Formats: sequence, C-alpha cells, structure tokens
Amino acid sequence: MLTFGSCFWQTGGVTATTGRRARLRAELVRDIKNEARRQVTESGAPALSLRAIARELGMVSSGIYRYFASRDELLTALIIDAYNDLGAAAESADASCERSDFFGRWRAACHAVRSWAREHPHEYALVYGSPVPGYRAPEETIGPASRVTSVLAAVALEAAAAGALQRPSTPAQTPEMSGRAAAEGTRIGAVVLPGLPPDAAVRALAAWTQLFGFISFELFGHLVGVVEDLDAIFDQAVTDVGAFVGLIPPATPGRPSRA
Amino acid sequence: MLTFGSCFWQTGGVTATTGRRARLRAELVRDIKNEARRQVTESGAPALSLRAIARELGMVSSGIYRYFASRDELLTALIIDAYNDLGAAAESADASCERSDFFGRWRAACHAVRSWAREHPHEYALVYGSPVPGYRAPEETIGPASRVTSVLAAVALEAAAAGALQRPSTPAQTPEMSGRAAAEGTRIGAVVLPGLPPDAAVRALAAWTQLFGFISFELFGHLVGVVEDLDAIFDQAVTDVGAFVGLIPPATPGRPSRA
DNA sequence: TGTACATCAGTGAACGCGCGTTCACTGATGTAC
DNA sequence: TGTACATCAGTGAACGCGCGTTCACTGATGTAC
Repeated sequence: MLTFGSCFWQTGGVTATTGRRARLRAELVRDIKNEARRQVTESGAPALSLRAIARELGMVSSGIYRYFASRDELLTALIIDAYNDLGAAAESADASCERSDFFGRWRAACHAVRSWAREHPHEYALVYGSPVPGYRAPEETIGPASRVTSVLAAVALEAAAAGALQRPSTPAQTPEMSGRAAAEGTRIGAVVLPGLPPDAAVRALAAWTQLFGFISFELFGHLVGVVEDLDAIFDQAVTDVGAFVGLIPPATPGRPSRA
Repeated sequence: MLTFGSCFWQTGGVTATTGRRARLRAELVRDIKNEARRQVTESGAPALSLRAIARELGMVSSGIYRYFASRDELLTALIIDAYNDLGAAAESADASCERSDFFGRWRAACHAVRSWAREHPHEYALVYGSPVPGYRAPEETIGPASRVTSVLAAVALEAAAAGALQRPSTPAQTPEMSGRAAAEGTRIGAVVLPGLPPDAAVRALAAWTQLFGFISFELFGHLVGVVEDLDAIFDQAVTDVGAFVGLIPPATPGRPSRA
C-alpha cells in the first residue's frame, strides 16, 4: 500500500513539491482534511478532534503534527477550503449565464449558494455560523471568503455599468437617506462596490445579508413551522430581492427557471 | 449567609413555590443560570461546563443536579431566557410607538433586536448561530422564540389591515410569482401572517431574514472591511427594507430618528 | 408546644471518558559527493 | 555506481488537563400529629 514504483524518483527530486515524498505528503494532507471534513459534517466543528482523525487514518495522534502545527491550523485549512468551494460554485453558476442577463446571473448565483449550503450544512455553519470560541480566523481566509461576495457584487456592478440597474420609481419606495447613511453609502459605493450610487450600494448590501440570512435560518431550523415549500419561497425571495436591488426582472411569462 | 429570619415559615409553607426552601431554591436556580450566562458570554455555548459553574458557586459539581437534570436542560433554560429577553426588548420598543406609526414601529423593533444582539452577542449566537452539536431544542423553546417574530409580523399585519401597506407600483418591481410560490405564499399569508396577500407575505419573510442576516453578519465578523459605519448602514437598510415590505416611509424631511 | 418522620440540599468519591501537545526515538527515504 | 550524511515520517509514552454523570451518604429543613 505504501510502495509502488515511482517515476518521479529521478526526474523531479529537486523541489519540495515534486518529489515522491512530497506527493505522499500531499496525499496524506488531503486524507487528513477529508477525514476532518467528515467529522465536521457529522458532528460539527467543535467536535473536531486530531486524535479521532489519527485513529481513523490508522496512525498515532502525534503524527498529525507532521502535517498541521495545531488543531487551529487544520480548522483554518477547512475554512479556506469551504470558502473556496462555495466561491467556485457561485462562480460557475454565474459563468453559465449569458453575461447580459443580469437578473438570471443573480438568481443563478443565489441558488448556487443555497445549494452548496444545503449540501454542506456543517461547512456552511463553520464559516457563516457562530464563530468557534477561542479561534480567530487568520488573514489568509479573507481572499477565499470574498469570492462568493465578488460574484454577487459583479452582477450589480456590471448591471449598473450597462445601465440595467433601475432605481425605485415611487418616491415612497426611495426613502431619504440620512447624512451618515449617504456618506457611508458613498464610501461603500466607491471602495467596495465601485461605481454604485450610495442608495443602490446600501440596497445591494441588504440583499447580500438577506441571502445569507435566509439560508442560515433555513439550515439552522428557524423556518420550521413557518415555511413549508422552501424551494419556492427562496426562489421568490431571490426574485423579489433582485428587483429590490434594481435588477430588471424578465417580462411577465416564462421567467427563467433555476438555470 | 444561610440563616436569616424568614417570615414565610409559617404563612406559606403549603405549596412548593412559596416556602422558604422554595425561595432559596429559586435563588440558586437564578445564580446557576447567571453564572452559566456569564460563561456563555465569555467563551460561548460549547464551553459551558457544569463543573465550572459549581466551582464558581462554591459547591460540588454533583450539586448542580439538584437543580438541572443535565447540561442540556440548563442550555435549554438559557435559550428560553434569551428568546424571552429578546422578545421583551422588541415588544417594549414596539409598544413605545404610536400604534398607527407602522414605519416607526418597524424601525423601533428592528433597532431593538440589533441592540439586544450587540449587548448579548453570545446569547444571540446561542439562539441564532450554528446549532450546538448534539443538542436538540425541545418544544418549550418555540413559544419564547416566536415573540420577536410576532412583533414584526404584527406591524405588517396591522399595517395591511389599516390599508397602510402599499404594493410596489412599478411592474418591474413586482415580478410574477410562480405557481408554487403563489401557493406557498398564500398558505403563509393564511396561516402565519393572516391577512397578508401572498406576494406581501413573501416580502415580509424576506425582510425578516434580512434583519437577522445583517445582525449575524455584523456580529460574526463578515462585515469587517466592508461596512465601517454600521449604525448608519443598518438604519438605512431597515428603512429600505421596510419600504420593500410596503410600509410607507414618512415624508421627506424629518425622518424619525431611532425612537 | 413537642416529638417522629419525610423531604431535600449538598457532599465526596468514583467511573470512564476524551482531549491537545511535547519529546526522545527508530527507520526509511532522499541527497551530495 | 557506491558510500556517508541529512531529512523527515511516524511511533509510543507521557504530561496535565477537563468533562458529565452516578451513587451512597450526612445533616439540616420542613411537616403532621
């Protein structure tokens, strides 16, 4: 199980990433993470145990330390993987839509996020649930964490750039902004959502939190007894919120289905 | 510390809730919960330890079992208290507004929820964060859990009853509903939000999840680096989302401040 | 008012379990000359 | 191609800690007659 003829033995022994040893190492890192993910999926992040992982892989607990310096480092790796996995799901959903179909892209991305969350509820909880006590996410998680967000932001930004982001037309639906809100909305519309007017930036932000709020409520059990047909309500909420942001829904009949 | 002249000794010794012993018992139950809350506040729910509580109260760990049958039962008590506390905060914020000022009531309730959450972040996480692994909330939590929700629902319902819940006026902002969404919206509008038309029911639900989504993102750190002036953005989001639901914002100048 | 009995709070020891992390070690794998 | 040395994977024992829960017990508090 450990010995099979390696062809890299002579050719690539120079760098630390190509040798046979390095390959075996990468494989074991993967195995450890997979087992860790399995545990998180089964019992949640707080129950993640290095000893249990070692047991499952048939090695002694101290052996794990050749691969991860601590339990926190392993947790960080799982978090980064989760963000990347979710981000990739959103990106590919978005990519499968026509670029100019902003409403469709919004819907596709939202549905992709929810699907991923339903398929990986404990990993979702790991990154969007209560922070693990005593754990502080390091900087390296920021990049992967922003991938989903960037997909959603891009839809709004590109729609705005294409002139396809309408503003609410009824005065009653465009409440005045306070000075502070306008200032912060302007800042966000410059730094985070470059090009969006302040009021649209705030609505986009509200939509973003709505998406994750719904999913969290669904996964964490707060919709039990309230919503029965979750798929239908989520779909409708995504549509309504998309319109709230200013995306233009397709004309009456034949609204595109889940992409 | 244990002996002081009691006046109930003769008068009320009949029922289990009035005796001197019962009073001391109630006091200790309160002390245990307070210490438990302190621990949850400091290190989060997973770190809640009966032994540590006993230690802090100067008694032996098995003594706790005279008051709570298990760790889970104590957790349940904390959860119920948290829901009740939050519910009471929302109710009193709502109650302080003029009944017919639906927009003001919505804003007041939302701000109350957020304020409570910021003041009790770990208790908020206890009830709205990731479920504690291995713990299943019993039925008794349902009632207290629904108090906040009822406040928000009442605002929408009473506004609708008073004819003060407008529907979006631009067709672009009233996307068609699929058959399933309409059906489920109708059900919700009958069972959960009695009297709301299906489309409004869905928007109300989206608004509800938006509120908690924003607060969770704020408390769990997902707005770091995105929003700086959280107060201003939250306030504006509440306003925008209130209008999204159909509540009629006050006329241009002098929007009421935080109640 | 006084005595006999039942209730209950709190003790202390124990059961059986799990955990993260360190450290000195052995062999095997790879590297340099 | 062959030898000497360095690297590294994985071991096994140990440290020191914590936890929830059970159980037989002692005294004190309350109750009934």
